[in-house]
Amino acid sequence: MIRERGTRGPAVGTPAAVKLVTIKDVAREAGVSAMTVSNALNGRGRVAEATVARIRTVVDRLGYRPSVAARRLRLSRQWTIGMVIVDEDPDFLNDPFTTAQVTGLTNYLTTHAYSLIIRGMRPSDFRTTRLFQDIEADGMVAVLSGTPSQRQAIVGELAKLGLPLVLLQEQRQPTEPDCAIIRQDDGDGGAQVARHLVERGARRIWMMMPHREWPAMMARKAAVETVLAGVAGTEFRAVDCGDESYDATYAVTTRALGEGRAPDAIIGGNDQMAIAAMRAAQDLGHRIPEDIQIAGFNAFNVWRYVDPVLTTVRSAAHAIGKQAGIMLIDRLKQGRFQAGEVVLPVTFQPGNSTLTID
Amino acid sequence: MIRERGTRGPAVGTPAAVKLVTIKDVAREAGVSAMTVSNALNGRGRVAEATVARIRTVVDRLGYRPSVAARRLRLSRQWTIGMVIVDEDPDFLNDPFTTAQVTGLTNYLTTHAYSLIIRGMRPSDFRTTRLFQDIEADGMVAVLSGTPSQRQAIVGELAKLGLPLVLLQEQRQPTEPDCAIIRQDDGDGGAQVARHLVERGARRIWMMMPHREWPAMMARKAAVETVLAGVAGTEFRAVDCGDESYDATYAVTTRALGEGRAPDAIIGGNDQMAIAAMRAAQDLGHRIPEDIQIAGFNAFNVWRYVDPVLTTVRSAAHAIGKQAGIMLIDRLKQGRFQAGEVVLPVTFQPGNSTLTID
DNA sequence: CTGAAAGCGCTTACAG
DNA sequence: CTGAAAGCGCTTACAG
Repeated sequence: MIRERGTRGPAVGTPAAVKLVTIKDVAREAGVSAMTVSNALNGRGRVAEATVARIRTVVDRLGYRPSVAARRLRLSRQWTIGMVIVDEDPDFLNDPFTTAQVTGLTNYLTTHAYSLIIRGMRPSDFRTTRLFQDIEADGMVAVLSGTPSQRQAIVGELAKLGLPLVLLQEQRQPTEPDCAIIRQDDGDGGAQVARHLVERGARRIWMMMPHREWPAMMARKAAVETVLAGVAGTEFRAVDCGDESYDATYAVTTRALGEGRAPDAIIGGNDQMAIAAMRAAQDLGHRIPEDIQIAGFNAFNVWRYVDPVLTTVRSAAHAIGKQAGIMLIDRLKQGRFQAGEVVLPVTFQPGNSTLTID
Repeated sequence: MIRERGTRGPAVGTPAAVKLVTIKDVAREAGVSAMTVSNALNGRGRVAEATVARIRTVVDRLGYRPSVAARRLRLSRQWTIGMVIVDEDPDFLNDPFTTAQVTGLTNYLTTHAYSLIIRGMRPSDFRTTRLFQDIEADGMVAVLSGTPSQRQAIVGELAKLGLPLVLLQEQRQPTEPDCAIIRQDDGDGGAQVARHLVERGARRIWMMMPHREWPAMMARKAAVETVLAGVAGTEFRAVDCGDESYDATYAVTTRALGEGRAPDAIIGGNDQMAIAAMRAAQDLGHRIPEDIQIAGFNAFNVWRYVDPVLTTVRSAAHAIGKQAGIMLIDRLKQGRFQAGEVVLPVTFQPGNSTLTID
């Protein structure tokens, strides 16, 4: 039986309707049964070489493509991973860290015949579980944000799906069963930045922080503080920059610099905050790096556009996404995660916003 | 019958397996048949108020969620849109214009209970049709790139799917049936930039262009040339910047400025090229905007990080993505596209990289 | 090496 | 207002 494929409803007005070729059509043409076609195509069972060849010929001639929908129903496997990105910004892909993670994940999945379905949601939407319940997937990946209780609520909702779950850039080991986390070594990044600045003579160091400190931010700050605690005469100050936007950080930095003695160095919680602080300092007449050294975190495109080029830490965002794909597909095969936590390295990347030593 | 949902294969090692509740379970508990449950839940047919209420109670108690896979097979509708992004960069989301389009599309689709499946591919992959053939969707959206023949080949492969197709940022009316295009008014953007510069006294104008000019680029350039052609004493030069990267553009600009008299203004084919040109000019001692005015296109994050803040044209990328969702879902309902081409407006956004007039 | 039968979970005419 | 039957396209034991 030949019918149309697709959703054109009544074929009215649909010019080039593609015919749906099913496994039965192939079977008939090849003079075998449907299950032999299935076995031949999936390499299961023992099918004679000649039969396989004949079937392949028919498949090509008819342009047969197995119905993913039928297979999904039969096998109750989706070959699909769902990715939930929790972000206050409805333009949730407007963040290079996120997009690098998404690209790393989707590229890996595509190579392994899996699809990715992405869903953005706000932290406050956690009650609307339907936002991801209709993503019929084999496993989930989540990037969280929001208050600790909002994050916890979302993890709880995700866990209810009963699917393997991978959390990105979380710091603590998950308590949920069938859940793993992948993160980059933000602590190491923070430590390298701190040591770099100390070696270049910085003693009074500020760190521009978002009001709401998410795990990666806290790891960076903690590492900086630890390094400074081991060096005599250092002084650390965490500066609350509100919503961590460019404008807020610029304003807070301007105010802070106007209040008293300027620091030797300013660390931005991320590149954007570092750049905002740099521009604020420059606009007040401070020379970078002679008067104030500046460093950031993440090393996305932007860092090179500023003058001087920013000292920063190259993130592992793409690798994090890929690793999520690796672990999820492996988990699906093995029946359980082989590791509860994977930490990926970051790369320190010196620029001209900190002093040179030779 | 109660079974597990999902792909856990042998349930070995799977702690909290979620039970699969089917429409039959709900029917049994509610004391009706499966089709009455179906009718009640989908608001089809005439079901008694009381029956509907009873069914809803059971649905909630059992936590029943209809199987999307079964529904897809039965209805041969996927409630899924596929998006193919053709890009030389494997990190294909590493472009704010693209991500804004993706976000606009996925947000709209989610609101309308559709899922989006994204696939990145290189222009040279057009032969590997399997890259998107397994997407099983109701409609496709594509962002092209590559040589004209590569673009044409990809459109051809996409058309073979027999699905409604929306092309983003293409300039010419599609010849394929069941295909529409959505683009922003790059011509208007180019014209506004050109008029702005001319009003500010610029006569010798360069435009930094990628070696391979894609449709939007050509539209911008053509519009600039048209405006300049109408003003006496103007002089236009398109400068080939190779692969249009920051480094290439910087190098080409440096060389060009060293060869002879500098222009009054430089237009970047996009913001990145504009910024590279600006930095090159500044590094050669030219003052911006006093000696050379600079303008770009797209107005993504980056434009504000540079000093002086870039004059540019705010793009409609998010709106383009959303419009693709609107048109595709409408097409699916109506049986055909209501418009073959939709052009979205752009917004001129003056910065400090061009002169002020008061 | 190959096939008949059953069933994945849903919905659509069609009766009653 | 409600239900029995058929079927979407595939694959899995199980026979032969």
